[in-house]
Amino acid sequence: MKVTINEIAKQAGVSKATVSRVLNDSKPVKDILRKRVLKVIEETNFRPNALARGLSLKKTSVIGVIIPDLSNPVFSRIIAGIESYTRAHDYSLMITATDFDIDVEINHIKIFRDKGVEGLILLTDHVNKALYETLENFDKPIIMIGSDCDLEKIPIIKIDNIKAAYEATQYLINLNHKRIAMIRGPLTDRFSGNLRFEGYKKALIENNLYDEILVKEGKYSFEHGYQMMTHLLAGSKMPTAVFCANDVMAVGALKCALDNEISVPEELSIMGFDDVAIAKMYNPSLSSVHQPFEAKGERAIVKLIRMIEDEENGVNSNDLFGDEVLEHQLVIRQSTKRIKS
Amino acid sequence: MKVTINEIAKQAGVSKATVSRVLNDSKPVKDILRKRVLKVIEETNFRPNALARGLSLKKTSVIGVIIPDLSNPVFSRIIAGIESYTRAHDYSLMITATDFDIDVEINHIKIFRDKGVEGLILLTDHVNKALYETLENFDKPIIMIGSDCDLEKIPIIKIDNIKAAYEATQYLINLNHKRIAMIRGPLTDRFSGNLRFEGYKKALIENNLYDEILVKEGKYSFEHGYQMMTHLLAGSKMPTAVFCANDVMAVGALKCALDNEISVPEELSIMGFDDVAIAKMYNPSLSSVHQPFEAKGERAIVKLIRMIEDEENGVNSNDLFGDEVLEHQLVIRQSTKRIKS
DNA sequence: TTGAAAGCGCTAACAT
DNA sequence: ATGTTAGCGCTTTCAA
Repeated sequence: MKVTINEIAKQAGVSKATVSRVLNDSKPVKDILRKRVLKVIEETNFRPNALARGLSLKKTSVIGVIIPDLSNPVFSRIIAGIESYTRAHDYSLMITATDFDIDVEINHIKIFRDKGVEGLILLTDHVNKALYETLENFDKPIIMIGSDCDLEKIPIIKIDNIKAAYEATQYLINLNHKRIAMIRGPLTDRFSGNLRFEGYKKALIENNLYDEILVKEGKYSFEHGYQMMTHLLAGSKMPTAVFCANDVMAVGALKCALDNEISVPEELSIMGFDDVAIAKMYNPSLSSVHQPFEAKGERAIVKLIRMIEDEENGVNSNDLFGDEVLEHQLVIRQSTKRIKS
Repeated sequence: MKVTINEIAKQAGVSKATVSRVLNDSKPVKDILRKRVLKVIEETNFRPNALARGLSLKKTSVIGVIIPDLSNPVFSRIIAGIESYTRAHDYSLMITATDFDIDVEINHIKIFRDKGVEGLILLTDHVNKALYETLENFDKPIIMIGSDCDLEKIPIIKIDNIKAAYEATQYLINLNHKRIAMIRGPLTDRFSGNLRFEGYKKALIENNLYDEILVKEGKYSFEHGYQMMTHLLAGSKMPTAVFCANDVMAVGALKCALDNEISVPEELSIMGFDDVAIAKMYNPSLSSVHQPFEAKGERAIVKLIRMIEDEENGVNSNDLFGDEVLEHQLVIRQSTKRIKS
């Protein structure tokens, strides 16, 4: 059977209170006793039961993360950013994926609370009333990454998608492109999906170049990118540049162009978004908008842990509230090119 | 303050035992009382504290996963496979990454046990004595994915790396290639790294084609693939085909070849391993060895949960021990081609 | 400086 | 069918 603090106490000939004290350095303990206790602990390989400790202390050192999809690097890299900092600070991570199902999300937020997580990091593509309420009733710190939520108490970590898309589009305009298509994300993606489109549209409208016919919508996949590019090629207006809402779509579009013997970037410029690994590896390598995935995760967890510890210490962490906007960056590679005006 | 079972009992005018009974359907409860209890629970949004429950029951419904790197799809897709099944079966996942650091691994296995995980899934690239001991002393079910460990009680989920590499190489041989290079993984990768090389070597030796000079070693990265391909190109013996230990390296090699105006597959065939997303997206698309990442995760968790529940029910699960070898599959795409003999 | 005892929130044996 | 009570393993008053 597992050895408990009682066993240690007995073997060391002290009370379990004393054992607890040496375990946590919470109160002075005479050196002789401490040594004795430590020795028994050593010998028995005793480690305190974290559940019991958590129950007593109301502190589990566990943080919950809710994320749409673990197999997508766009998310898993954020988790990686969260994880390394978490680990370094002696917390553990409980992770659940949701497949973008908001009910799963709500359900697991509750489960996490039941299990005593001390804070929550939430990635979601949309917030409905039920989720809103769940979050409101969650009595521990929460941080959201990527998407918005009108709750004062929830800081958001994000990038400026509108600005980033605007800059990417402007960059294409500066390259003399006049017919700039966009393969945008699904309308159901209420955050990045819409914002990136908005930035694109804004830049084009400012330059009197916007044409709805050049906008295609699809899911964030290689296949959809490919397919939307097919539509674009079959359309009445052939673009000279295509801005895609993410890199995977962009690569789909690129492959489609190549398959149709359209050379990139000579005849067609293609720009992605995210700067995931494939962007620099592709041939031609893909111009994109770099966003700091790992940093997003790390900023979120840094903030969260501070909120947790501030709360423990009874200090207020008002300075932590409010959104945090991380920097994006245009990365120019081989897939985009200046054309003659 | 959080509402507890005592509060519910008081408000419903019953004992907390009764509340516990309706909560768990563990014993018959008169309908009137049950209704009353349920009503109070409903009104108060009461949810039982999982920590307390776990402490009493010795059951947390948490499973621990230890993995080298969360941002690498090769691993995160395995996790995704684990996660969805876990979630569907009302367990939660505690996940830690290790950056291949075996001390981190050992440390977190202990932490997981402290926190009451009921089982462990471990992905590691190598097992040393200390880890071996830690595993041996871990008194809950463990499954390993990918790598071996000579502990009877730990089932392994894997693919047959040797056979897969052998087949891939044999396929290239069948395409009339005589000078087949390999860009292999690091020597420190004692499992897949060595096994894939072994399969390659075996096929070549059987055909009297093996030449050490055509073997390069590198880390599993795009950059290393690129660099090793450079070495190959500068070498005294130009290969007509290159087998790479993973897709990312293969893409590095491919890009290198392309950058050097060597056309693939016309002048050079390239074959990867893993069949990650990039393989089908690349241009030319990459022939590879498909391995079922998600299935690996799922098989592991299915087995683990059965072990956990068998143990709970006191039934023995001997039939679960022993390794499980999942099927790989050659996927032929554009990057490999038959040449004249 | 130490120990005894209460309590964290729950379950389960035991008693009725 | 229900309530009482004793744990689960720990921390922390409270007394000594």
